[in-house]
Amino acid sequence: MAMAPIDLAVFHDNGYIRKQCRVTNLWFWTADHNRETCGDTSEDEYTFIGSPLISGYSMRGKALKDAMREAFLGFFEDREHARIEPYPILARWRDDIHLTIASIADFQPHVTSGLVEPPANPLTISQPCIRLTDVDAVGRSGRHLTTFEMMAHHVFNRPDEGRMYYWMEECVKYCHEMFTDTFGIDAKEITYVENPWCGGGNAGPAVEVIVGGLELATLVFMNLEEDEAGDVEIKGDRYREMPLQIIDTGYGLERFCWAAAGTPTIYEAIYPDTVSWLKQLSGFDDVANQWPELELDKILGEMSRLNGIMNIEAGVDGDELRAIFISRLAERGIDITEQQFTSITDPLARIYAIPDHLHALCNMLGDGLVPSNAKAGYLARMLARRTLRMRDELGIDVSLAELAMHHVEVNLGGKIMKQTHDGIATILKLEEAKYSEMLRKGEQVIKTMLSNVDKQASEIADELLFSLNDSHGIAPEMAISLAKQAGWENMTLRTGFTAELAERHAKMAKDAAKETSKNELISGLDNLPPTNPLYYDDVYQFKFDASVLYCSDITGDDLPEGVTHGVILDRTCFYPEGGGQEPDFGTLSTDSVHCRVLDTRKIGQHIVHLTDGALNNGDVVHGNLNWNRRKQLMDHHTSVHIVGGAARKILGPHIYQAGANKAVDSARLDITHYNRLSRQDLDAIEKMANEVLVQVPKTEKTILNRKDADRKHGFDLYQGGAPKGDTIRILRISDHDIQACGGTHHDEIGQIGSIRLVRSTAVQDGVERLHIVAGQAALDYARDQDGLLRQTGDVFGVNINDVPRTAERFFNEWKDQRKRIEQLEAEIVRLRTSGGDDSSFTKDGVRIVIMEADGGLKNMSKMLKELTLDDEKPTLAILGSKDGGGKLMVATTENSLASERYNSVEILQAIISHISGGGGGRPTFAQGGGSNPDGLENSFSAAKDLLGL
RNA sequence: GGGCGCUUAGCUCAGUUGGAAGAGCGUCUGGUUUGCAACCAGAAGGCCGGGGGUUCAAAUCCCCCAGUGUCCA
Repeated sequence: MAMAPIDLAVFHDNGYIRKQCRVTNLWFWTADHNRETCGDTSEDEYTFIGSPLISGYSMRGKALKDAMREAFLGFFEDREHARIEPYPILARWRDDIHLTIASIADFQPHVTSGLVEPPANPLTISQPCIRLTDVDAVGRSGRHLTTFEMMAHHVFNRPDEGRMYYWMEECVKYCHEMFTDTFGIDAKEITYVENPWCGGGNAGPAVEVIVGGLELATLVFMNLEEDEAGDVEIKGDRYREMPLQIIDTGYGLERFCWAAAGTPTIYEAIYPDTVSWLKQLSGFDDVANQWPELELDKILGEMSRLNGIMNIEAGVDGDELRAIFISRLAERGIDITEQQFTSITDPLARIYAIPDHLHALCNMLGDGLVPSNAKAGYLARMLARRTLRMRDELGIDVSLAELAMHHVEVNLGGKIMKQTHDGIATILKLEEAKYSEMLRKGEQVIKTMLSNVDKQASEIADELLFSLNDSHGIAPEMAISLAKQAGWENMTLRTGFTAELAERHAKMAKDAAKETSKNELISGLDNLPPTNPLYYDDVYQFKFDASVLYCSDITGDDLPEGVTHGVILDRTCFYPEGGGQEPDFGTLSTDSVHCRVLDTRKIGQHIVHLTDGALNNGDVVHGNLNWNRRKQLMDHHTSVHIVGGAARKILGPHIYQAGANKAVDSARLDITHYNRLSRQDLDAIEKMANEVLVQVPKTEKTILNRKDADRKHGFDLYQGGAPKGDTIRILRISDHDIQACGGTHHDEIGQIGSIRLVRSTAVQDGVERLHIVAGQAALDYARDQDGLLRQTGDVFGVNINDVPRTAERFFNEWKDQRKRIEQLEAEIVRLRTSGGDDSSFTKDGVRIVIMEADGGLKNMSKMLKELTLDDEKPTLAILGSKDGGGKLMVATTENSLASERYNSVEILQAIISHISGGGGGRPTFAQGGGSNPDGLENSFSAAKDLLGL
């Protein structure tokens, strides 16, 4: 069964009829009975450019967005939808995406799966989103944005529980009423296109709402989930109905604004101030005024209409596109030369893209993101670098930080989420410095790469351009421009290269997308009741009695030495590995059996004890934790929370946990920060952490459901990662740190004793790893350090206070003496080579030295230098050594009688056989070695014979 | 998470086919000048990131590790 046609009373009541699109073959509803296309095709031009579809909104920019948003939210509030505050732009409640890409992303995965109740039902929201997939088209297409607000009304129906709020009929009715009544759009301009939606394992009927050729909204009715035995087929996959039926709508706020403004591009509607500021800074008007005969607004308007139907895709070749544009513009009576077209559209595309990129960047940084060379932080760096590149291409001399501060004031009304204005400015200054450094290095790399390429060359080899881009961050266009600056003036970029680069990246990404499935240690536990974790009731309990529910022998690669069985009990004090906290060890015993627990893991709702022996189902066992281990793990885990809180207070609101590990010896906490930490930073954090130990007597542990936890504490709660269930355990250390955490923590943090920050290391750019020791581990650490110092003092024979000074003195003396030894060695060489013994001969004006030396090739080459570098004394030198199997070196004084007459390589090869070796080199300098040092004398004799001595 | 690159003098970087460790800047000494990053002559300064391997011979080729950068997810 395919999806049924969407046939609603609201269509009939408003005079709509159902037709099939001549171009796309999709079915659509229209009030214009002569219409043959659905509205979103290559034949449907925008109708609102220069004549707004929505009237009554004369403001622009932020004011326009605010008014439009308010109109939308107000409409749905009046119709019993609860208004929900937007979620952060960084999707920290999810581990599958970095950024919030749609309003429904706020409620995935647990609300949409039915596990967690939505914050309200039905609800309305305007959710800022970032999508970077079309980043290349931003500025060029007239309508693409990386950052936008998705306005929405969402409904989560549960028909099987009798909770059915509304479905298609009411949804489309609300939508139509809003468009026609609230915004006064002529019904004939609106088409509803049936186009089923599917994605991420779900699907359902959907309607695209096209107004004036522009898709303003999508209404999705998600009521299907993927199932091989399902009875509905969409795009090749089978689906079945699901208990939760969701209305997922998306209305593009910026597109509403554009339709109300009727400006040539969407950017002028939402970022008018920045656009005109950048035009002024870049001197754009001077460019445009060169050709007074060109009507700029008309050209831009026509281009936008063309863009709307031409569907620019990433990687499309620029030259080809330009040719199409120029010919299509000519058809519309606009004559423009290639040069005019380029000089106008290139800078404009950048002027348009910059505010968009700044908007995304400010939102991301505002949410506390730190730029990095990996993961989510890279997305911010990419946007920052694109912005800087476009700024430089426009020749604008304003720092990125200033551009961002201007943007925050003008387009965000001075409001950002978490980060301070100073914080953003600091981060962006660092980003700009790193960008400049990259450019400087890139310039150097290009010069080296091209060093043996002719200055008249016109193309850089493809492989070099790929390498410049992928390894050095220099985009092809930039590489060309840098090459020109460096003296290769004829360089041009081969047509189509950028598209090939994108294609190559796409292929690489595809090849890399291979998933590895891991097999579970134990499966088929569904019928077993979940284990009752006693460690949450009392973290200090270390003895308990329990019944064995399951025991089986297990095998695997990652099991600790000695593990033979997996045991599941009805309840346990053993904490399984999780949240970076290592598992508990201990014993399980009955009257007759005694097993060691060597590891503890969680599989679903069950805690599995990995033991070195078998227990019987139904046995009552006595469990005993290794308490020292548990205490130390708790010391470390609670300390990690305390240190994280201290770091946030001292370094700023962008400090976020990027990973953590709590072992017995030490703990690690990875935090996001834009700079390397100094010892002073670490000392300050350490000091505050220890003050907290004294000041906060007790921690608070609470359990909240997901909905309440989000509302009460916000998303900073999920430092440890995306929460998995509806129930959230919260650890609160006064107002110092509040986090969702499933680990075991002290009730009284004073029991930890002390916390030391040992050092920090860089995990990646923007992520700093803090090495922490606490409790007994802190004492052990201090003792070890003392020991090292004492041992060092003993070696020097001095008091430990004198160790640094003494070490410095010894080091300097060692260096001086090493230098002295070298000088003496050189002196010995000079003495040995100054002649006078029977190793030196003279033949026809050339001195010939044949001599045995000590040491290896290094020492011998020094002697050879002494012998052959003096132009006054043309010399042939043959040195041999019995070192390491025998070595031979032959050299002549360059550009002299000696080098004319003798070939070092030939001599070497004639005599090397006596030490059973081989070698080579240049005619004036040859070296070789062998495996028979005793043959050295024979080599020398052979040399004398050869030379006729 | 995956691909690619880099690590050589205090700093910025060259180093071709594996065969004698280089330049510029800076430092020091001397001269010349005292007018801005001035000029001339000379010198010092190197475990070529660490560890294995191949080879008679490794900065150079191979493997592992560390640090760092970059592109893509």
